[in-house]
Amino acid sequence: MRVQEVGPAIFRRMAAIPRLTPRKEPRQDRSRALVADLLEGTRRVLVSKGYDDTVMAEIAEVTGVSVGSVYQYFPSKESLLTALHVSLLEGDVTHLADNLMEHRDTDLEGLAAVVAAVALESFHAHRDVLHALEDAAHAMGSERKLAPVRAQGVQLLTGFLESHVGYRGEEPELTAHVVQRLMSSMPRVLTECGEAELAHSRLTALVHTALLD
Amino acid sequence: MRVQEVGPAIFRRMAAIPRLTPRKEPRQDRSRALVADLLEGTRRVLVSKGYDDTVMAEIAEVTGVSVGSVYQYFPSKESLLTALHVSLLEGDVTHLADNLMEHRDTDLEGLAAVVAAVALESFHAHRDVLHALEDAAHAMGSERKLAPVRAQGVQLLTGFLESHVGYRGEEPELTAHVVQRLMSSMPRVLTECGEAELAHSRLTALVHTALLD
Amino acid sequence: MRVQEVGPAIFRRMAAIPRLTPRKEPRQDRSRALVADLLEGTRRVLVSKGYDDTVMAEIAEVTGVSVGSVYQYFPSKESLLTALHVSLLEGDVTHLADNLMEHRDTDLEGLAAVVAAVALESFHAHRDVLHALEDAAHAMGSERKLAPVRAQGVQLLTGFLESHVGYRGEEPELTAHVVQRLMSSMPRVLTECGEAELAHSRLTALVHTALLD
Amino acid sequence: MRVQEVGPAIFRRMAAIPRLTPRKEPRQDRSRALVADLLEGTRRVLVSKGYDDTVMAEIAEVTGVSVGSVYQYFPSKESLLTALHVSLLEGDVTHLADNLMEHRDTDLEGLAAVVAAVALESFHAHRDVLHALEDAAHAMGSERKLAPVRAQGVQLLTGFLESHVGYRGEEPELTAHVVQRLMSSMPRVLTECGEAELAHSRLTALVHTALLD
DNA sequence: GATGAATGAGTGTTCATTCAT
DNA sequence: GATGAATGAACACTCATTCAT
Repeated sequence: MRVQEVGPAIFRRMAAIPRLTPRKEPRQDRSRALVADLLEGTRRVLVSKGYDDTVMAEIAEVTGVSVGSVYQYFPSKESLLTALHVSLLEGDVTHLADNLMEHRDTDLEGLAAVVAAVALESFHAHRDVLHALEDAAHAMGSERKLAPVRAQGVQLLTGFLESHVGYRGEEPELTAHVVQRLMSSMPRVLTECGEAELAHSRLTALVHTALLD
Repeated sequence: MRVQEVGPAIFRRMAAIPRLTPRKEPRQDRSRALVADLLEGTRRVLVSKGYDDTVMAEIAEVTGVSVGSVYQYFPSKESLLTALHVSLLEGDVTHLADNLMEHRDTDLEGLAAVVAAVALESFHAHRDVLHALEDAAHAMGSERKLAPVRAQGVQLLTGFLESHVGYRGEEPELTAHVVQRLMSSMPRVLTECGEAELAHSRLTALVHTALLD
Repeated sequence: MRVQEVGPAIFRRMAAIPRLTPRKEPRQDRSRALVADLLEGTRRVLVSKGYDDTVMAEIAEVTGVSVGSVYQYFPSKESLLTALHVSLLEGDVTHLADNLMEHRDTDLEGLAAVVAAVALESFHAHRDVLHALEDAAHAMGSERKLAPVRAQGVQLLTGFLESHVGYRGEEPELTAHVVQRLMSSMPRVLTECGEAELAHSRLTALVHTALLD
Repeated sequence: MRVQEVGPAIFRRMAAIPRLTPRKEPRQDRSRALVADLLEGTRRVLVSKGYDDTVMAEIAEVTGVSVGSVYQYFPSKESLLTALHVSLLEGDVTHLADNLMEHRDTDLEGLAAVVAAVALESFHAHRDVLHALEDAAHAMGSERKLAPVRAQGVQLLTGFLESHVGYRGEEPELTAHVVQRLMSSMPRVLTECGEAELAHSRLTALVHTALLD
């Protein structure tokens, strides 16, 4: 699956968040495309080599440009990796937002099912990259850049819960955090050790439990 | 908290699993101590510097030995990092085993509470190291070495569930995996975003849900 | 102070010397101006950043043109730097020539005073650039291009001395070299460590001594 | 001529000055030798390639060690270049000091002759290196490290003049600066354009003039 | 056994120069 | 003619690993 185009739908729906600032604002189509190609190239290298062996030269090579060009768009390796990470997380948040909107009238249990489904989809879309990217993020201490996107996801959920008729909890934000965490960490075990059906039902149960608090 | 002595109690209780093979079997006390010191030194460096900046020379220095000596006991950086990782995981498994034994007659809900407590304790004991070590593990692709220890934890839980009167599930192994995952990934969010009390009750709820399947 | 227009007055007075050959003979006014702008831009960058950090891209930027355009007029970084250097030295030689002409009838001591004054003026006009340019010249081994201009200055002085009634020396060329060197190297110390008055009188004394041999 | 051993005689005579701090104090003979070899290797590369093309890898190669070893003794390229520079300047200052001591009772003119001789000797000993090193120094902005050594030379001369019976000037420090400058900048022209005899007599004349003020 | 100096392949990054538009 | 995106060789510096002492 291709890395999503930069500048996702969610922007129209939520307050702006601080963006990664690539060296040069990709205004022309050419640039836009190259930035996207670069993210995609990065993804491929990351998946095939793992964080430690992800090397700028190879990213350039698989993307079909020169190292110099990479640095024209991203001032550092870190910024490139982080941009990819942000892009993926944003995609996931958008995906979640879309689905929540669509099921805004479902009861808590239905909601849990939706959330579980979204989580499993996101997981399948990114299985390997995100793993590698998380290493990268810690290793480079670039969490700071990711925090906003994560926070955005939490806000989304928090807001949703607060306005949801079925939700009776007193700490919607904590709940949002917990749900986010369930979404990001359970899919792997569930799909690696069980069938798809099972995975969904079990994850749903966990999310439901979380929503009840 | 100090890294535990190598060769934990759980060995006496469960089948042996393939060990990391340090270059030299530490038979003499001197060696045993040095290996332990090295793991402790590694832990400190890892915590203070993060994976990317963890350097053999510094590990040697804080441990008070020469680089050469490090390589006498661990054939590579990876093996050293992995040994520490294994050691910590083993400690956690042991801890879990001890507690399960002690509460072998509790009902499922009580069990969930115990499991949650153990998870939170383990988390507090290792907060920072494990984070860094997980990066390291991915970055170096050394999951292979860790799998056995993780499997051991799963086996422990699986066996326990199978013989537990309250457990009605049909897939004890999947459940064990899920519980293990809950134990390792939920404590961080829960303690960072809520108070200790809350963290325990919420984690208990999740584990309980997992055990019901 | 602005870099002087290319093609100084001295040309009318002395035999032509081999010139730097910019890729394109600047015939149209537009080009002439651009070349001058480029030299001025180079000067500014050189002064503010120093040789090592003087980068073609920045020169282009501060001049308000594209890198490509720079290369239209100067085939290489070296040629640009050298052109500036030559331009400054030519300016100095012209300045000296003008002043010598004007005081062609002064005695040796008066002459020394004139020379000292010219040297101090030149120094004040170029303090920082010339320093940086000299680094550049060595670092790039482009002395060859500068030699002619320097030689021109020496010739000027030599000729002047030969026809001067007060000069009794036997090696006018060596004297010319020495004087040139005094002019280029003494002002800095003299002005940095003493007052203007003092600087002039001391430099005059040295030049006078040189002229006596 | 070989680069001088580190730790010159002048230390015994003058107050300590801030030294370059190589990463590791060369205590053992092996280290001492290597540091010296490195300086010598640097000198050779610098002379044969010029500043811009002086590359760590080549310095290592001609010295017969690995790049890593270079960095064991000098934390950066700059520090290496500066160490060489300081070493040479110190040598020159020492040389001057020795000669002044020896001729402490000579009259001003004799003194000028001694100073001129020392300057010419130093020049012959270092002709090419120092040129390259001066570029380097500017380009890297490491004048700060050199200032002390230069200051030391000035102090030496200043003190000498103040206690010299023949000296009648009122600004011994300015004079010292001027003399130092004459020593460093005149030899090149004088020897390139005239014979040795002549060079010495002319330089003597200039220095004498300087001493009279 | 222990040491730590030596190694050198490997990395991120820069920048003079070119050339398609 | 002008532009500035693209190129890629080159470089300083790091660090896991070895091995002579």
